[in-house]
Amino acid sequence: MKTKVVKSDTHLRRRPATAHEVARHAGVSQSAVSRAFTTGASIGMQTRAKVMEAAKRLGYRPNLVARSLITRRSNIVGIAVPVSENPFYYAALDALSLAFANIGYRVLLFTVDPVAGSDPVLEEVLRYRVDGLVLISTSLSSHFADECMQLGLPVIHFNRKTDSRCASSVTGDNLHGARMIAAFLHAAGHKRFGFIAGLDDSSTGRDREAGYTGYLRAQGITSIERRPGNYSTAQARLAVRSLLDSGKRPDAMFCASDHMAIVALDVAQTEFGLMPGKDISIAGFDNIDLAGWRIFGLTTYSQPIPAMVAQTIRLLQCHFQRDTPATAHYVMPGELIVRSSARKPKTGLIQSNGQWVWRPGKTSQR
Amino acid sequence: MKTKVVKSDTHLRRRPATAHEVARHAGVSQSAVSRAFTTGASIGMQTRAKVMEAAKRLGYRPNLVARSLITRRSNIVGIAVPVSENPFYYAALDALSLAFANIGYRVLLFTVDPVAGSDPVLEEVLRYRVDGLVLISTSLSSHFADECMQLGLPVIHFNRKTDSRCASSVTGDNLHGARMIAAFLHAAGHKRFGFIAGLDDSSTGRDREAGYTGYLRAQGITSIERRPGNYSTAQARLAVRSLLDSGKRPDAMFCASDHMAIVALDVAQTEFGLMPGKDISIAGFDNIDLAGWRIFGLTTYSQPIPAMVAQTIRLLQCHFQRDTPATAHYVMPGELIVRSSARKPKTGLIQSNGQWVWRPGKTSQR
DNA sequence: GTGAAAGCGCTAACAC
DNA sequence: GTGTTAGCGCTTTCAC
Repeated sequence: MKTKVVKSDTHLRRRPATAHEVARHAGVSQSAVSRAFTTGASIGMQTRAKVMEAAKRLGYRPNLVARSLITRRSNIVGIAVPVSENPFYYAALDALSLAFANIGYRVLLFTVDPVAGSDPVLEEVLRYRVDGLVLISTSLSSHFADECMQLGLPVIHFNRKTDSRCASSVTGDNLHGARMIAAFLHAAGHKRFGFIAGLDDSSTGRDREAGYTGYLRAQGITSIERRPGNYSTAQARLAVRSLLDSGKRPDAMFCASDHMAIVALDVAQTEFGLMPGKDISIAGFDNIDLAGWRIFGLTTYSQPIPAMVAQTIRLLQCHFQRDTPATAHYVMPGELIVRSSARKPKTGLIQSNGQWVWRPGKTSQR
Repeated sequence: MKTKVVKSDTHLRRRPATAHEVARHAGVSQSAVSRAFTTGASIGMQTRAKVMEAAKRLGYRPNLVARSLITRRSNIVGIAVPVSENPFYYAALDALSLAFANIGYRVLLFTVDPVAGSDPVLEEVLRYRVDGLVLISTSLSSHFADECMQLGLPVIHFNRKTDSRCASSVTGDNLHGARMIAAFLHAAGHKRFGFIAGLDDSSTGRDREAGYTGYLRAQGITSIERRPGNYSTAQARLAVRSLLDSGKRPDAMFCASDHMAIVALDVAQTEFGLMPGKDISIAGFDNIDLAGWRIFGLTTYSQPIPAMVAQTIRLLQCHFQRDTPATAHYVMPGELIVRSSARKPKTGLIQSNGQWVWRPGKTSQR
């Protein structure tokens, strides 16, 4: 390891300038300084100018810590994201973070163990008096949910439902999406079905499983080879191998997330020499970016991240403005995106926004 | 969109309990409460017990905003991450965030436009009085760097060097790594070389290009087909297409990041029917998780994220403890990881930690 | 070991 | 419009 250390010039470390100092230099009162930096405060043009001039000279920056102590609003929201290789979480985090920046909020990030849930870290986060909490795919004990509600702190589950009436949720349509996937594979003529499960204690994983198996059961198909993938690369890999190695190798496989589905694609192709869409059908859920790459061409049910984010923001803003802590549960519809990884049914395929989607009601337009 | 709104029970919203309230309930002074929650403070067993009991009853949580106002330390570091689809940034963010959690720091996340740099958002972040700044692959104007140094605020560039003597940096060995890639491809007998560039104003991108072209030039190879990929999926895709479509299609191609390299793999295979490692050699830089998947099997030079993160943490802690704002520049060595996407030289391949790596000095052990 | 008092940097009444 | 005053919830001398 090459290193180069530079002894820094011993600039006299100035503490950040305070409003008081600015006031002195500008020859005004300290509250004038405060007003100059508050949009919509009543202050004269010239006073403001004097303040701004002095502020610039001193490199003054209002201390938001002090401000939030008195206003009781930090303009910070906490976002929990599970430690995981699943790109969906990062896409969500990115979109949320950008959206929050747009409405003037900062993000306090905390990574949580996906099986432990967010409780352990939450204790710490609450001490920072965040204005809201978004939990991406992580659970929260009802104890904490209650406490947050009592504190008037809005908490929103993103991509996970919650039984608690104290927290809101915004999710994709897991139940319907998984049913659609099942219907799609069934309509394509498949007979032997497999399933790579997510985490058992995640509502998302359970709903996707319930939708899939529920539909198939209604068609008289009850034996579904199931393996636990736990949303992890390594475990999904093992699960897929086990499925493909088993005596009753399925000819259609639904993975509870795109991330696990592309693992399946990798394993099926490179380890078993199977050609997806021909020798075997593989479908996922989420429609992450990678799913659209030609090398994967994953058929999947989409989660509309932009709409989900917009809804999340709306919910929080609503809470911030008036103070009514109403909780709501949103289920955002997606679309079955048809690509090459799964055999296609004869009917129902239509083109929409430059993509092939499946709408079983419609007639085929291929 | 299905919606379900639940009118919440109008629990009387209690403001969070304060130390004062706890003190009253416990029959002690407010400073006793403070001491009870300060590790290492001198306080009697029974006083502490009384405080803790009252605190639990009231659901008291020390207000860290108020604390940091007086201690002038927020225990929060700001982390800048570029808006990009590059998985490397997220891997870095994840590792950093976890490491900071371990030493008791929270992360204030801010997403920045990769070409604009972090300046625009920084102004805002500084108002939160973070204790340190880690900038992942983003630039910072020397103006801000100066200001941060003067404020005694340590800033560390992660995966980017900086000319400023006011900020530290931790990077992989871009120059050497890129030279290794060039040497590897050259040793494998390639004659026509291509390059997919990153961002022109990133030191990382420049070093990787300089290392690659520098080595080849020393071998008498001066004409290298270059296309700008800008670390973006879409642009890399166009760049790769243009390269493969051109009259002088290279038989070896180095992409300035793994992310662009797997785009290249996708395009080469699915659009041009080329088999990587046979019809064409493709190499990347970073060694992201996906690079190791068999479907990609990307030959690449690794960036040791754990070591880089450890170094970053060490640098910051050093700054936090004693107050010497020395800046340092660390270049962490990686390894040329040999997989299937590029033709292999006859010699120099050895196995290490379950992977094939290339060390041109050693004799082959294949 | 414990309490009283001062004050971190700011906002928000309140007078003028 | 502008200055004065009183805190926000906490840590930290300083006496005892």
